[in-house]
Amino acid sequence: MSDLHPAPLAPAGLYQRVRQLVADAIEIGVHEGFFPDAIAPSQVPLERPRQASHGDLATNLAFSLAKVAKSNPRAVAERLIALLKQADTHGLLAAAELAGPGFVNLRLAANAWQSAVTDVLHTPETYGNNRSGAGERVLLEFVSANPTGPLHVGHGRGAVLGDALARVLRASGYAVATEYYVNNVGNQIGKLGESVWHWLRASALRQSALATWAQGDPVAFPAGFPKGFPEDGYRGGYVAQIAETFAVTSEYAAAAHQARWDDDAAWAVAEPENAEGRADNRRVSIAAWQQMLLRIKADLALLGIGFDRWFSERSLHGLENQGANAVADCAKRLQAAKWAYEQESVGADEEGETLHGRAVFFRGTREDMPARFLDSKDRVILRSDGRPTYFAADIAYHDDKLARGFDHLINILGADHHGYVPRLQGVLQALGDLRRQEGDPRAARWTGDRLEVLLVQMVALLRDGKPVPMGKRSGEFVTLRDVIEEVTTAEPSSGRNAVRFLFLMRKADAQLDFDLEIARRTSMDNPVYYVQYGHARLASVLSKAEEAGQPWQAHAELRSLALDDERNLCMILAEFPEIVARAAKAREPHQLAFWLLDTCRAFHAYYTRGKTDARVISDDLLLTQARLSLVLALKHVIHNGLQLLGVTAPDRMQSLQEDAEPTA
RNA sequence: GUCCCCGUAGCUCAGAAGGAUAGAGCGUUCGCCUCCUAAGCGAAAGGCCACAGGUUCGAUUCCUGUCGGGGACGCCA
Repeated sequence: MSDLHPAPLAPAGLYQRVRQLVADAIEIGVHEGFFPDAIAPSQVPLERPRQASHGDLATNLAFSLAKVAKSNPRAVAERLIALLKQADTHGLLAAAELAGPGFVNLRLAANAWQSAVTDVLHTPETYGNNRSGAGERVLLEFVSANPTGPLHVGHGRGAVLGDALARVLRASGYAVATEYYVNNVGNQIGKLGESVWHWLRASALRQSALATWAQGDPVAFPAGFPKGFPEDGYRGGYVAQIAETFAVTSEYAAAAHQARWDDDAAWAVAEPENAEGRADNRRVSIAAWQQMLLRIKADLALLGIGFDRWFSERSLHGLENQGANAVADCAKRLQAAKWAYEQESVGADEEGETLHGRAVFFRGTREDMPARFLDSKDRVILRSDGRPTYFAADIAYHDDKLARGFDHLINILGADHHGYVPRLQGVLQALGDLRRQEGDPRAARWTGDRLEVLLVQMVALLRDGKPVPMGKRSGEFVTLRDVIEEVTTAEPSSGRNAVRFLFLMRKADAQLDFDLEIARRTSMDNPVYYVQYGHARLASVLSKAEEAGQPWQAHAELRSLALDDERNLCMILAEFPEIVARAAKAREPHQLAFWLLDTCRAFHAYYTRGKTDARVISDDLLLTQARLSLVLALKHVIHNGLQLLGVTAPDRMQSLQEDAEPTA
């Protein structure tokens, strides 16, 4: 999972065979002078017609070809049909028909559509994988929540999207690395340290507060705060919890003896490794965010999400392992390349006091900046007292990404950051130019488009259709862990499955309603159960066949598959790699979720209709084997699809009885 | 004020690169288990794809504007 290599490939599927045929036909047409240019198979548009009478597949290629061939679409389509028959040496097609204003409807030969089953069963684990990503090296950064508090629901949505996208991209032949940027530097980290420090010193109050809190909400703290606790400190109960874990070790207990938090000089003496005594670099602050990060990792693990790398912002500031200060360095390089400048300015320091002096600005408004990346004003990267802004570190971080040689960067951000997107792309534009000036040979065509940002909209939590009361910003005060735990039923993985699937039922830029009541329901209201049930039902048919003494056997004859339903299901199997590739290209794993629902619907319909006159298991041994092959192929495809979403595919639905009861 | 996203069935939402008669679930109405999981299936009803222009053989899809809803605009991170 952590390696950059794309997933292994399945051999070419049915769609690719048909595309090749069309491309071959065009090529014959080129030789005969009908068409000016050949066309790559991957460029052949293929779609499944909505109506069965329009065949198995259709192409609208004649419309685009009509222009270059200087003819009308119908004439081109007729020519194409003749060429297809000529090129079809393998007998893929049963018929090719002209339809409407220029569509070519293709009806596949029976052994052609049946071959979709063989395709799946030949490489069941990798079926669906495709090479549409062409090995592009992608860095996918997501979540990157500050380690100053627990993950909330909105973070969870970004996490699920990012993880599913990574899976879908890898299946499509992209080389993906996933990364979480840990903001472990700055005022907020100092505030976290200060908050913990206050709790650390007030042990009696802490003990009683924690006892009160034990029954309550970990985010909203019910009891009083220690004397001197900062107005803008972190007020959640988890802060007192962290202090409690530190209180037992002498190292952090020692911090409690410091008289004043704002006496930097005294801290510098007490902790010599932090020569400036800065608040975010004190031992208690560092231990605090590290503790918080452990909790974040544990929360993500509940969803089965991990990262290839946890990128530390401290490392950029040269605060780890005597490393270089990349932030300062990057600011200098930008100034040298005229992408930043120093200017007199007025600002505010940490306490909000007015600050005069010369600050360094990033020139996001430079005249050669393309309009789509142009910022409305230049932004400060180094404050007049020399402290870098968050923006400065982000610039250095993205320069580091470029230095590591990724072809493409994808960041998943909360939609509230959308104003930040052009600015960041402007940074990439500038960094590309900077690296060209520095003679980096890879930088020849690096522009702001190298960075792609996916914005994730808010999650609105509902309970039985009614909004869950929350703070001013929805989602912010309900933790991800709370939601997962509330939604978990008797089956341990049910919380993870429900959260993941339901979060992937909407595209990222649409607001999502998440109903806690529905998420733990075991009915059709809950799509994750519908799809899992489809998989379990397929598994059940296979085990029933074994019990009946007719276990599935490899290399079964498929000729007896003849029903319209069976033809449709085979075409669905063939479509799967297309859907994976499409979801990857569009960065929309939700397409896969909808496709799985449609696929299960088609299977349930087949199954139910078959109950009377087309059962899978029958006295006809040949037919039984053919249908079992189809069933097994469907099971693999649903399994693979669920796996790409990070949802488990059970062979049997657990705790059917308990969960079927309405919850009180 | 500037900018971004969204307006599709009563509700919640799909509709890739413009294509054929507009799709699903929920809800409503009516049906389907002697038999592989009824946690299922079938059918009916339900639509000026917000509105007005434009681009072309063709627009729910692309462009412009109007109206309506949501959001962002710090020497914060």
